[in-house]
Amino acid sequence: MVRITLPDGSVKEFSSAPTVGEVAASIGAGLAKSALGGRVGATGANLAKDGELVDLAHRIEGDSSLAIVTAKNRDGTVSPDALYLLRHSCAHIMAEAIQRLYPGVQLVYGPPLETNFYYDMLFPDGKVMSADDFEKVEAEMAKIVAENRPFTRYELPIADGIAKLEKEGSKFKLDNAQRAVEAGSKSLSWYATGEPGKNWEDLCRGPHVPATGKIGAFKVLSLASSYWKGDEKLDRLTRVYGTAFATKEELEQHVRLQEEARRRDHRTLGKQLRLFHIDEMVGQGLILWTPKGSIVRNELQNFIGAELRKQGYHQVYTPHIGKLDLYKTSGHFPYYKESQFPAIVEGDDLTKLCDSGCSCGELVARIDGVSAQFARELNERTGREVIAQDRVMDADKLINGFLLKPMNCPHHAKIFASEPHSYRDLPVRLAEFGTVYRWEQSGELNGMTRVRGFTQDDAHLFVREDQVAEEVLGCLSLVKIIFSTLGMHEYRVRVGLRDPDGTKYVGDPANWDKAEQACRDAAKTLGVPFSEEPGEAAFYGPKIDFVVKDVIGRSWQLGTVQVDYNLPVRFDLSYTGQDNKPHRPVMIHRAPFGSMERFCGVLIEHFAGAFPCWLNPEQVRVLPISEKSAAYADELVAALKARGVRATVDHGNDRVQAKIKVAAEEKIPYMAVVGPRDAENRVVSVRARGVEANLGEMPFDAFVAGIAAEIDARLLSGAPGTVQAAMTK
RNA sequence: GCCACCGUAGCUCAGUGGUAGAGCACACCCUUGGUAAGGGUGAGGUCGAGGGUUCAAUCCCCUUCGGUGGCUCCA
Repeated sequence: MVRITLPDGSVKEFSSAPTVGEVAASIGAGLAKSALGGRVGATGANLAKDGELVDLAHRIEGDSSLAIVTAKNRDGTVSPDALYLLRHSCAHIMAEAIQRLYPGVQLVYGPPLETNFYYDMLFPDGKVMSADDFEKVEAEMAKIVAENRPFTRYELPIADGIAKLEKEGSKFKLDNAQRAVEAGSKSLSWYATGEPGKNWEDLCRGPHVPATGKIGAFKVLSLASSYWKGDEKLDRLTRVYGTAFATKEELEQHVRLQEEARRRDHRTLGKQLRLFHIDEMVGQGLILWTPKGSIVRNELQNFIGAELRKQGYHQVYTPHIGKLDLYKTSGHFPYYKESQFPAIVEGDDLTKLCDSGCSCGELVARIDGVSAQFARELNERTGREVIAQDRVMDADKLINGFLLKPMNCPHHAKIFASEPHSYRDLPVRLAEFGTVYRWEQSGELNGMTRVRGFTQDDAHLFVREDQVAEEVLGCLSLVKIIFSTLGMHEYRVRVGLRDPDGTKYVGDPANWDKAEQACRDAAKTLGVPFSEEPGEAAFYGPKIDFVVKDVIGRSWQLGTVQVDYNLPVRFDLSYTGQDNKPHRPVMIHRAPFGSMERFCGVLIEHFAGAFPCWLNPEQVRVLPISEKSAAYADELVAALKARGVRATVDHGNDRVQAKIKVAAEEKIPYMAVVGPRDAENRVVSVRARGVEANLGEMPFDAFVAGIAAEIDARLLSGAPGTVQAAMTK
């Protein structure tokens, strides 16, 4: 007797172990037809969620819970499990189609993803696939779907399975199998698309939909390249992306959403709205902020600057370069050389060296090198060999130079060190919109979100051990103010902690415990879910990161708060304690936006270019009906400007309809249409962005005051208190 | 950095082995029009750059720069 518990709590009894499909059939013919798979779990388990996703043909050997997976859940929502099954199965179908069209193609790995799937494959020498072939592949796939062949699972003992794969000669599949064995698999499973031994098959853990005909809609999307196991020394593979849905409508909607996402892409909007420019001649990854983009950035800086003053920060400025010794002390040079612009070395030094026949290798060594005294002092101070002996050389051989700063902390540390501090003075909070330069790989550059020169809204807090928790909390509250003012709620928080058995960390373990707890506690105050990630801490301290997704689903780290026990030692920072003895401060690095560039890029997508009034480059556009109302329009703009509102008037020769269209395209939050009637009654006719209708008339002075108030309060568009809200009540 | 694809007017994009086109934007003229495009005229391009093949290259080939999508990488 096998007892199956269904999601509604009812129990079905079977005399012998039923398959998922048989259970479905026992419930109803309709369900049997639409069933794609099931989730099984032990009796009492939280059904559906915790169970294991299995084939329809899976036999349930003992008492168990079972949720039948169909394309749509009972509440009409699309089932992620169903999409997983569909996409995994479709990956097989695509692989079969491609192997038919391109004999000799070797398969590697083909998993389903959140919105699509891919299959990595190795094309034989000289053969390639191009986007032009997608139609051909789709046609071949359509045939396989039309044949409605069943996905048939069979298993082999490990030894037999490995022997089979060895005979077939695919090192990729053999490797997959070996890894499955290492991970604890007791046998190896194959899925034939049809009949084993007769039809196409693939080594696969499953599960799959019952038959190819269940794939309602699919599309081959794109090609990319990848490396086997992500290692560029191994085989270069072709990755073919596709997606599948239960119905054509869902696929079409997905395609529409993708198009919408592309329209929201900050690179597209940035060009359309003239927010920033990247110029070939200036360089890759170097952002030119246009007048409009600069307004957005400047407003953000003013906003955060005001918050910083409230929290007791001091504004500082530091130069864009520093001597190599500074970064040799901080440890950034030469260890992070790969991601730094090359050192700036004086021309005379280089000429002399070249004349003396100095090799490139030697040149590099002399730039990287330090004096014996430098090495001894730093190694003693840190208690570790942070400077290896092979970097030590005679002082007269060293070449000094400068580095474009990759971070601001060394400069700030030197400001702190420039005067003595009492324990009473701490915390010292130094803030700077500091521009840093990093040599990112060219393939990694992306609009404003990954660049080579960027400005961090950086600050370094020099605090006593007992102040770490409170200051971390203060940093987080700043982040919270920023995110809530901007209506950004879709972010993830990562708390990076020590690896439990790691030895690479500097600082006292007891202090680490306290700092980690401080980070956890602070993260809790944000009221959003956060993940603790052991091993993700920097070697110098725990950290809290904020991660958001862009419109095409890529994750970007924005703000960060990091506790640092390392730099204070390296720079020998100290303060005088109550005991009149020197004590080591702790540094907290924090950048709530992360970088102005990345943050603005993400913000453009967050608002789809429709910034709230306070941030928008242009806040009000006045549209005179005709030249007859030009003077009244000018008067309105002058009144708005007097209140600090960014307003312009469209004196163009167009009809008001055309002016509205242009202003709407520029995503200006408010339009004030003025004609003879308005002038006579001292009113303006108001339109708000995103609202089709004319909102009606508002007295001249009330409009000016209302807009100014909305801006001062930094309200989100349409929020209570805005002019728009007042007029749509 | 690696692989694939792409690069034509300010923007979005057509097109061709015989040195180029549209729409929008821009300028000028007509129009003075009450809520998402009035009409006309005109200006604007070494077809990313360099080299090669060819009688002839924007088009074919090579190199290079830049972009996009992935991979790898982000102290």
